[in-house]
Amino acid sequence: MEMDWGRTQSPYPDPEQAQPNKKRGGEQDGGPDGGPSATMPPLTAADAFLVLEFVAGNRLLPHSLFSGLLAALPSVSPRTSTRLRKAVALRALEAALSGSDADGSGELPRKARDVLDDPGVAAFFPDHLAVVRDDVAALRRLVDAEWAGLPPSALELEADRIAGAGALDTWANADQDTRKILRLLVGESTEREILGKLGEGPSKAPQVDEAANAPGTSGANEDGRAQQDDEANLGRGKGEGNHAQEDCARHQQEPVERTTDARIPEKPVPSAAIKGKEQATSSHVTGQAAPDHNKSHPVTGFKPSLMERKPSAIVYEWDDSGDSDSERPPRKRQLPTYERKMRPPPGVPHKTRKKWTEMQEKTLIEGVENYGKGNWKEIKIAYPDVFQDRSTVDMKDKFRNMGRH
DNA sequence: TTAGGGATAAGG
DNA sequence: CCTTATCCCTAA
Repeated sequence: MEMDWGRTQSPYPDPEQAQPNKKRGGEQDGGPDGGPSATMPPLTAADAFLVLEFVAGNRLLPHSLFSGLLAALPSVSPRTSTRLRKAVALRALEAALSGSDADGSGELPRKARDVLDDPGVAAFFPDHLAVVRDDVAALRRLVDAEWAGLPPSALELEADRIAGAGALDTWANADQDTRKILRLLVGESTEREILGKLGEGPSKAPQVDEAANAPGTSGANEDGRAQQDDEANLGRGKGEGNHAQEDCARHQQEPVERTTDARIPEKPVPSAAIKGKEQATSSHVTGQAAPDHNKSHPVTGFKPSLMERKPSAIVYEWDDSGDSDSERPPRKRQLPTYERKMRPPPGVPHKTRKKWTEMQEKTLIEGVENYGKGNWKEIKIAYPDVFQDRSTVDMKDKFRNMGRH
Protein backbone atom coordinates (compact mmCIF):
# COMPACT_ATOMS: atom_id res chain seq x y z
CA MET A 1 0.00 0.00 0.00
CA GLU A 2 2.27 2.72 -1.14
CA MET A 3 0.96 6.17 -1.12
CA ASP A 4 2.20 9.42 -2.38
CA TRP A 5 2.30 11.74 0.54
CA GLY A 6 3.20 14.82 -1.29
CA ARG A 7 6.67 16.12 -0.96
CA THR A 8 7.52 14.52 2.28
CA GLN A 9 8.82 11.08 2.07
CA SER A 10 6.61 8.56 3.68
CA PRO A 11 7.58 8.12 7.29
CA TYR A 12 5.07 5.41 7.52
CA PRO A 13 6.61 2.00 7.45
CA ASP A 14 5.35 1.43 10.93
CA PRO A 15 5.25 2.80 14.37
CA GLU A 16 8.91 2.69 15.06
CA GLN A 17 9.11 -0.99 15.64
CA ALA A 18 8.30 -4.04 13.64
CA GLN A 19 9.88 -6.70 15.69
CA PRO A 20 7.54 -8.91 17.59
CA ASN A 21 9.83 -9.03 20.51
CA LYS A 22 10.18 -7.09 23.65
CA LYS A 23 12.12 -3.96 23.19
CA ARG A 24 11.91 -1.42 25.85
CA GLY A 25 13.90 1.32 24.30
CA GLY A 26 13.44 4.81 25.54
CA GLU A 27 10.35 6.06 23.85
CA GLN A 28 12.09 9.05 22.54
CA ASP A 29 14.97 11.20 23.48
CA GLY A 30 13.87 14.62 24.27
CA GLY A 31 16.67 15.47 21.96
CA PRO A 32 17.50 19.00 21.00
CA ASP A 33 16.85 18.41 17.36
CA GLY A 34 13.39 19.45 16.45
CA GLY A 35 12.05 17.62 19.41
CA PRO A 36 9.50 19.20 21.65
CA SER A 37 10.88 21.85 23.90
CA ALA A 38 11.65 21.02 27.46
CA THR A 39 8.38 22.48 28.58
CA MET A 40 6.28 20.06 26.61
CA PRO A 41 6.08 16.35 27.12
CA PRO A 42 7.14 14.45 24.03
CA LEU A 43 4.43 13.42 21.64
CA THR A 44 3.77 9.75 21.55
CA ALA A 45 2.86 7.93 18.40
CA ALA A 46 -0.67 7.73 19.67
CA ASP A 47 -0.81 11.50 20.12
CA ALA A 48 0.64 12.01 16.70
CA PHE A 49 -2.01 9.78 15.28
CA LEU A 50 -4.77 11.87 16.80
CA VAL A 51 -3.31 15.07 15.46
CA LEU A 52 -2.66 13.75 11.99
CA GLU A 53 -5.96 12.06 11.69
CA PHE A 54 -7.76 15.22 12.58
CA VAL A 55 -5.72 17.52 10.39
CA ALA A 56 -5.58 15.25 7.37
CA GLY A 57 -9.32 14.95 7.16
CA ASN A 58 -10.00 18.65 7.48
CA ARG A 59 -10.12 20.01 4.00
CA LEU A 60 -9.66 23.56 5.12
CA LEU A 61 -6.22 22.82 6.41
CA PRO A 62 -3.72 23.16 3.60
CA HIS A 63 -1.57 20.35 2.46
CA SER A 64 1.54 22.24 3.43
CA LEU A 65 0.43 22.10 7.02
CA PHE A 66 -0.34 18.44 6.78
CA SER A 67 2.97 17.50 5.23
CA GLY A 68 4.74 19.66 7.74
CA LEU A 69 3.12 17.76 10.56
CA LEU A 70 3.87 14.53 8.83
CA ALA A 71 7.53 15.38 8.86
CA ALA A 72 7.58 16.74 12.37
CA LEU A 73 5.50 14.26 14.29
CA PRO A 74 6.44 10.78 15.33
CA SER A 75 5.55 8.33 12.63
CA VAL A 76 2.14 6.85 12.60
CA SER A 77 0.67 3.98 10.75
CA PRO A 78 -2.24 5.05 8.56
CA ARG A 79 -3.44 1.54 8.07
CA THR A 80 -5.82 1.54 10.90
CA SER A 81 -7.77 4.69 10.22
CA THR A 82 -10.10 4.90 7.30
CA ARG A 83 -10.34 8.62 7.71
CA LEU A 84 -6.59 9.11 7.63
CA ARG A 85 -5.99 6.89 4.65
CA LYS A 86 -8.86 8.30 2.72
CA ALA A 87 -7.88 11.86 3.48
CA VAL A 88 -4.37 11.18 2.31
CA ALA A 89 -5.69 9.74 -0.92
CA LEU A 90 -7.90 12.76 -1.43
CA ARG A 91 -5.06 15.14 -0.76
CA ALA A 92 -2.90 13.33 -3.27
CA LEU A 93 -5.67 13.52 -5.83
CA GLU A 94 -6.24 17.18 -5.24
CA ALA A 95 -2.58 17.92 -5.53
CA ALA A 96 -2.50 16.10 -8.84
CA LEU A 97 -5.57 17.90 -10.07
CA SER A 98 -4.63 21.33 -8.95
CA GLY A 99 -4.10 23.79 -11.74
CA SER A 100 -4.50 21.10 -14.29
CA ASP A 101 -7.82 22.17 -15.63
CA ALA A 102 -6.21 24.96 -17.55
CA ASP A 103 -6.35 23.25 -20.86
CA GLY A 104 -10.03 22.71 -20.43
CA SER A 105 -9.74 19.53 -22.36
CA GLY A 106 -11.30 17.58 -19.60
CA GLU A 107 -8.48 15.16 -19.96
CA LEU A 108 -7.18 13.63 -16.84
CA PRO A 109 -3.64 14.82 -16.24
CA ARG A 110 -1.02 12.16 -16.00
CA LYS A 111 -0.28 12.99 -12.41
CA ALA A 112 -3.86 12.32 -11.47
CA ARG A 113 -3.76 9.10 -13.37
CA ASP A 114 -0.74 7.98 -11.47
CA VAL A 115 -2.49 8.66 -8.25
CA LEU A 116 -5.57 6.77 -9.34
CA ASP A 117 -3.47 3.85 -10.42
CA ASP A 118 -2.21 3.45 -6.93
CA PRO A 119 -4.19 0.50 -5.64
CA GLY A 120 -4.12 2.01 -2.18
CA VAL A 121 -5.97 5.01 -3.51
CA ALA A 122 -8.21 3.24 -5.94
CA ALA A 123 -9.48 1.01 -3.19
CA PHE A 124 -11.44 3.92 -1.83
CA PHE A 125 -13.43 4.57 -4.94
CA PRO A 126 -14.25 1.12 -6.19
CA ASP A 127 -17.52 1.90 -7.85
CA HIS A 128 -16.93 5.29 -9.26
CA LEU A 129 -13.49 5.03 -10.65
CA ALA A 130 -14.46 3.56 -13.96
CA VAL A 131 -17.01 6.26 -14.56
CA VAL A 132 -14.66 8.98 -13.62
CA ARG A 133 -11.63 7.66 -15.41
CA ASP A 134 -11.28 10.34 -18.01
CA ASP A 135 -13.50 13.04 -16.75
CA VAL A 136 -11.82 15.68 -14.65
CA ALA A 137 -15.04 17.38 -13.69
CA ALA A 138 -16.59 14.14 -12.56
CA LEU A 139 -13.49 13.29 -10.59
CA ARG A 140 -13.66 16.63 -8.88
CA ARG A 141 -17.25 16.01 -7.91
CA LEU A 142 -16.28 12.63 -6.60
CA VAL A 143 -13.48 14.15 -4.57
CA ASP A 144 -15.85 16.72 -3.13
CA ALA A 145 -18.32 14.07 -2.17
CA GLU A 146 -15.66 11.95 -0.56
CA TRP A 147 -14.35 14.86 1.45
CA ALA A 148 -17.82 15.50 2.70
CA GLY A 149 -18.31 11.89 3.58
CA LEU A 150 -15.16 11.52 5.59
CA PRO A 151 -15.81 9.99 8.98
CA PRO A 152 -15.19 12.15 12.02
CA SER A 153 -11.81 12.07 13.64
CA ALA A 154 -11.10 10.38 16.91
CA LEU A 155 -10.53 13.79 18.45
CA GLU A 156 -13.94 14.98 17.37
CA LEU A 157 -15.57 11.83 18.59
CA GLU A 158 -13.86 12.27 21.89
CA ALA A 159 -15.00 15.86 22.14
CA ASP A 160 -18.53 14.72 21.54
CA ARG A 161 -18.12 12.11 24.16
CA ILE A 162 -17.03 14.46 26.88
CA ALA A 163 -18.92 17.59 25.97
CA GLY A 164 -21.29 16.81 23.16
CA ALA A 165 -23.80 14.16 22.30
CA GLY A 166 -22.18 11.55 24.48
CA ALA A 167 -21.62 13.78 27.45
CA LEU A 168 -24.54 12.60 29.52
CA ASP A 169 -23.57 8.98 29.29
CA THR A 170 -19.96 9.73 29.88
CA TRP A 171 -20.56 11.86 32.91
CA ALA A 172 -23.20 9.60 34.33
CA ASN A 173 -20.77 6.72 34.27
CA ALA A 174 -17.74 8.62 35.44
CA ASP A 175 -16.40 8.23 38.91
CA GLN A 176 -15.25 11.18 40.91
CA ASP A 177 -11.68 11.09 39.72
CA THR A 178 -12.73 10.86 36.14
CA ARG A 179 -15.09 13.74 36.60
CA LYS A 180 -12.30 15.80 37.96
CA ILE A 181 -10.44 15.30 34.74
CA LEU A 182 -13.53 15.88 32.67
CA ARG A 183 -14.11 19.12 34.50
CA LEU A 184 -10.66 20.31 33.59
CA LEU A 185 -11.27 19.50 29.96
CA VAL A 186 -14.71 20.93 29.70
CA GLY A 187 -14.80 23.86 32.05
CA GLU A 188 -16.91 24.42 35.06
CA SER A 189 -19.79 26.07 33.29
CA THR A 190 -20.23 23.21 30.89
CA GLU A 191 -19.89 20.83 33.76
CA ARG A 192 -22.78 22.55 35.51
CA GLU A 193 -24.82 22.32 32.35
CA ILE A 194 -24.17 18.63 32.00
CA LEU A 195 -24.77 17.80 35.62
CA GLY A 196 -27.88 19.85 35.51
CA LYS A 197 -29.24 17.74 32.71
CA LEU A 198 -28.30 14.67 34.63
CA GLY A 199 -30.31 15.93 37.50
CA GLU A 200 -27.31 16.07 39.75
CA GLY A 201 -26.25 19.23 41.36
CA PRO A 202 -22.79 20.40 40.68
CA SER A 203 -20.52 18.12 42.59
CA LYS A 204 -19.59 19.35 45.96
CA ALA A 205 -16.92 21.92 46.24
CA PRO A 206 -14.03 20.21 44.61
CA GLN A 207 -11.62 21.30 47.29
CA VAL A 208 -8.13 21.48 46.14
CA ASP A 209 -6.59 22.31 49.40
CA GLU A 210 -3.65 20.08 48.74
CA ALA A 211 -1.81 22.87 47.13
CA ALA A 212 -0.91 24.18 50.51
CA ASN A 213 0.58 21.18 52.18
CA ALA A 214 2.44 18.38 50.45
CA PRO A 215 5.49 18.54 52.61
CA GLY A 216 8.87 17.06 51.90
CA THR A 217 8.32 13.60 50.52
CA SER A 218 8.82 14.99 47.08
CA GLY A 219 8.02 12.87 44.07
CA ALA A 220 6.32 10.09 45.89
CA ASN A 221 3.05 10.77 44.22
CA GLU A 222 4.06 11.97 40.86
CA ASP A 223 2.79 9.22 38.70
CA GLY A 224 -0.52 7.53 38.48
CA ARG A 225 -1.84 10.14 36.21
CA ALA A 226 0.20 9.83 33.12
CA GLN A 227 -1.23 6.54 32.10
CA GLN A 228 -4.65 7.88 32.53
CA ASP A 229 -4.86 9.25 29.04
CA ASP A 230 -4.50 5.95 27.40
CA GLU A 231 -7.33 3.98 28.77
CA ALA A 232 -9.79 6.55 29.83
CA ASN A 233 -9.60 9.26 27.31
CA LEU A 234 -10.26 7.74 23.99
CA GLY A 235 -13.89 7.67 23.16
CA ARG A 236 -15.44 5.02 21.09
CA GLY A 237 -15.13 5.47 17.44
CA LYS A 238 -17.60 4.32 14.85
CA GLY A 239 -20.07 4.04 17.63
CA GLU A 240 -22.65 6.22 16.00
CA GLY A 241 -24.40 3.36 14.32
CA ASN A 242 -25.10 1.04 17.17
CA HIS A 243 -25.89 2.61 20.43
CA ALA A 244 -27.03 -0.75 21.61
CA GLN A 245 -24.51 -1.28 24.29
CA GLU A 246 -21.64 0.71 23.08
CA ASP A 247 -22.51 3.95 24.66
CA CYS A 248 -21.73 3.36 28.24
CA ALA A 249 -18.32 4.76 28.64
CA ARG A 250 -16.43 3.22 31.44
CA HIS A 251 -13.44 4.51 33.23
CA GLN A 252 -11.59 2.06 35.26
CA GLN A 253 -8.38 3.66 36.14
CA GLU A 254 -9.07 4.22 39.74
CA PRO A 255 -11.06 1.85 41.82
CA VAL A 256 -13.86 3.82 43.28
CA GLU A 257 -17.36 3.13 44.16
CA ARG A 258 -19.49 5.12 41.88
CA THR A 259 -22.43 6.80 43.25
CA THR A 260 -24.96 8.98 41.67
CA ASP A 261 -25.36 10.84 44.83
CA ALA A 262 -24.18 14.30 44.12
CA ARG A 263 -22.69 14.92 47.49
CA ILE A 264 -20.10 12.31 47.73
CA PRO A 265 -17.54 13.31 50.25
CA GLU A 266 -14.28 14.24 48.74
CA LYS A 267 -11.78 11.56 48.51
CA PRO A 268 -8.70 13.29 49.81
CA VAL A 269 -6.85 10.06 50.23
CA PRO A 270 -3.80 8.87 48.45
CA SER A 271 -4.97 6.22 46.09
CA ALA A 272 -2.95 3.61 47.89
CA ALA A 273 -5.06 4.13 50.94
CA ILE A 274 -8.30 3.71 49.08
CA LYS A 275 -7.66 0.23 47.92
CA GLY A 276 -9.29 -1.19 50.98
CA LYS A 277 -12.98 -0.72 51.28
CA GLU A 278 -12.86 0.68 54.73
CA GLN A 279 -11.78 4.15 54.01
CA ALA A 280 -15.08 5.41 55.23
CA THR A 281 -14.29 4.36 58.72
CA SER A 282 -10.74 5.40 58.80
CA SER A 283 -10.75 8.37 61.07
CA HIS A 284 -7.75 10.29 60.00
CA VAL A 285 -7.96 10.21 56.30
CA THR A 286 -9.00 13.75 55.98
CA GLY A 287 -5.61 14.92 56.95
CA GLN A 288 -4.00 13.41 53.93
CA ALA A 289 -3.09 15.26 50.89
CA ALA A 290 -4.50 13.88 47.73
CA PRO A 291 -1.98 13.41 45.03
CA ASP A 292 -2.97 15.96 42.53
CA HIS A 293 -1.30 16.69 39.29
CA ASN A 294 -2.99 19.97 38.83
CA LYS A 295 -1.60 23.20 39.92
CA SER A 296 -4.61 24.74 41.41
CA HIS A 297 -5.62 28.15 40.45
CA PRO A 298 -5.23 30.55 43.35
CA VAL A 299 -8.80 31.71 43.09
CA THR A 300 -10.91 29.02 41.54
CA GLY A 301 -8.87 26.22 42.92
CA PHE A 302 -8.55 24.78 39.45
CA LYS A 303 -6.37 24.97 36.51
CA PRO A 304 -8.18 26.90 33.81
CA SER A 305 -10.17 24.68 31.54
CA LEU A 306 -8.48 23.48 28.42
CA MET A 307 -11.60 24.43 26.54
CA GLU A 308 -11.44 28.02 27.62
CA ARG A 309 -9.65 30.44 25.44
CA LYS A 310 -6.32 31.66 26.70
CA PRO A 311 -5.48 35.31 26.48
CA SER A 312 -2.29 34.38 24.71
CA ALA A 313 -4.05 32.40 22.04
CA ILE A 314 -3.37 33.38 18.48
CA VAL A 315 -5.52 32.68 15.49
CA TYR A 316 -4.05 31.90 12.12
CA GLU A 317 -6.43 32.15 9.25
CA TRP A 318 -6.16 29.99 6.21
CA ASP A 319 -6.74 32.59 3.64
CA ASP A 320 -8.80 30.33 1.60
CA SER A 321 -10.32 33.39 0.02
CA GLY A 322 -12.92 31.28 -1.65
CA ASP A 323 -16.08 29.56 -0.73
CA SER A 324 -17.36 30.63 2.59
CA ASP A 325 -20.54 28.75 2.04
CA SER A 326 -20.30 26.51 5.04
CA GLU A 327 -18.75 29.09 7.24
CA ARG A 328 -19.37 27.69 10.64
CA PRO A 329 -19.05 30.11 13.46
CA PRO A 330 -17.53 28.76 16.62
CA ARG A 331 -20.43 27.24 18.40
CA LYS A 332 -20.82 25.20 21.46
CA ARG A 333 -21.43 21.57 21.08
CA GLN A 334 -25.04 20.79 21.58
CA LEU A 335 -25.99 18.71 24.52
CA PRO A 336 -28.79 16.31 23.89
CA THR A 337 -31.90 16.69 25.89
CA TYR A 338 -31.88 14.65 28.97
CA GLU A 339 -33.50 11.28 28.90
CA ARG A 340 -34.25 9.57 32.09
CA LYS A 341 -33.23 6.19 30.82
CA MET A 342 -29.62 6.35 31.80
CA ARG A 343 -30.10 6.99 35.47
CA PRO A 344 -28.41 4.19 37.25
CA PRO A 345 -29.90 2.94 40.48
CA PRO A 346 -28.33 4.78 43.38
CA GLY A 347 -25.53 3.07 45.13
CA VAL A 348 -25.10 0.46 42.49
CA PRO A 349 -21.92 0.60 40.55
CA HIS A 350 -23.34 0.51 37.09
CA LYS A 351 -20.73 -1.00 34.95
CA THR A 352 -21.75 -2.58 31.75
CA ARG A 353 -19.90 -5.66 30.74
CA LYS A 354 -18.95 -5.33 27.16
CA LYS A 355 -18.95 -8.43 25.06
CA TRP A 356 -16.07 -8.80 22.72
CA THR A 357 -17.13 -8.57 19.11
CA GLU A 358 -15.94 -11.06 16.59
CA MET A 359 -14.00 -8.35 14.86
CA GLN A 360 -12.24 -7.44 18.06
CA GLU A 361 -11.32 -11.05 18.66
CA LYS A 362 -9.96 -11.53 15.18
CA THR A 363 -8.04 -8.30 15.37
CA LEU A 364 -6.59 -9.29 18.70
CA ILE A 365 -5.32 -12.55 17.27
CA GLU A 366 -3.88 -10.75 14.30
CA GLY A 367 -2.25 -8.28 16.62
CA VAL A 368 -0.61 -11.03 18.60
CA GLU A 369 0.64 -12.59 15.42
CA ASN A 370 2.10 -9.33 14.22
CA TYR A 371 3.44 -7.86 17.42
CA GLY A 372 3.86 -10.82 19.67
CA LYS A 373 1.90 -11.99 22.66
CA GLY A 374 2.36 -9.66 25.57
CA ASN A 375 2.88 -6.46 23.61
CA TRP A 376 -0.61 -5.32 24.35
CA LYS A 377 0.19 -1.67 24.33
CA GLU A 378 1.62 -1.85 20.86
CA ILE A 379 -1.31 -3.81 19.61
CA LYS A 380 -3.69 -1.30 21.05
CA ILE A 381 -1.87 1.53 19.31
CA ALA A 382 -1.78 -0.41 16.08
CA TYR A 383 -5.56 -0.80 15.99
CA PRO A 384 -6.87 2.30 17.72
CA ASP A 385 -10.32 2.06 16.21
CA VAL A 386 -10.89 -1.52 17.17
CA PHE A 387 -9.59 -1.32 20.70
CA GLN A 388 -10.66 2.16 21.59
CA ASP A 389 -12.78 0.97 24.46
CA ARG A 390 -10.51 -1.87 25.54
CA SER A 391 -7.64 -1.46 27.91
CA THR A 392 -4.43 -3.36 27.49
CA VAL A 393 -5.44 -5.39 30.50
CA ASP A 394 -8.72 -6.21 28.81
CA MET A 395 -6.80 -7.41 25.81
CA LYS A 396 -4.49 -9.51 27.90
CA ASP A 397 -7.39 -11.06 29.77
CA LYS A 398 -9.30 -11.70 26.60
CA PHE A 399 -6.41 -13.41 24.93
CA ARG A 400 -5.83 -15.53 27.98
CA ASN A 401 -9.46 -16.47 27.98
CA MET A 402 -9.51 -17.29 24.30
CA GLY A 403 -6.54 -19.56 24.82
CA ARG A 404 -8.52 -21.74 27.14
CA HIS A 405 -10.42 -23.23 24.25
C1' DT B 1 3.25 -2.43 31.66
C1' DT B 2 2.49 -7.03 32.08
C1' DA B 3 1.23 -11.53 34.17
C1' DG B 4 -1.46 -13.91 37.12
C1' DG B 5 -4.88 -14.47 40.85
C1' DG B 6 -9.26 -13.38 42.17
C1' DA B 7 -13.89 -11.18 42.15
C1' DT B 8 -18.17 -10.75 39.93
C1' DA B 9 -21.81 -10.29 36.36
C1' DA B 10 -24.35 -13.22 33.19
C1' DG B 11 -26.35 -17.14 31.82
C1' DG B 12 -27.42 -22.07 32.06
C1' DC C 1 -25.86 -23.79 42.11
C1' DC C 2 -22.03 -24.09 38.27
C1' DT C 3 -19.52 -22.21 34.31
C1' DT C 4 -17.89 -18.68 31.63
C1' DA C 5 -16.45 -14.13 30.14
C1' DT C 6 -15.23 -9.87 31.73
C1' DC C 7 -13.34 -6.89 34.99
C1' DC C 8 -10.31 -5.66 38.88
C1' DC C 9 -6.16 -5.83 41.95
C1' DT C 10 -1.40 -6.25 42.77
C1' DA C 11 3.28 -7.79 42.50
C1' DA C 12 7.22 -7.49 39.90
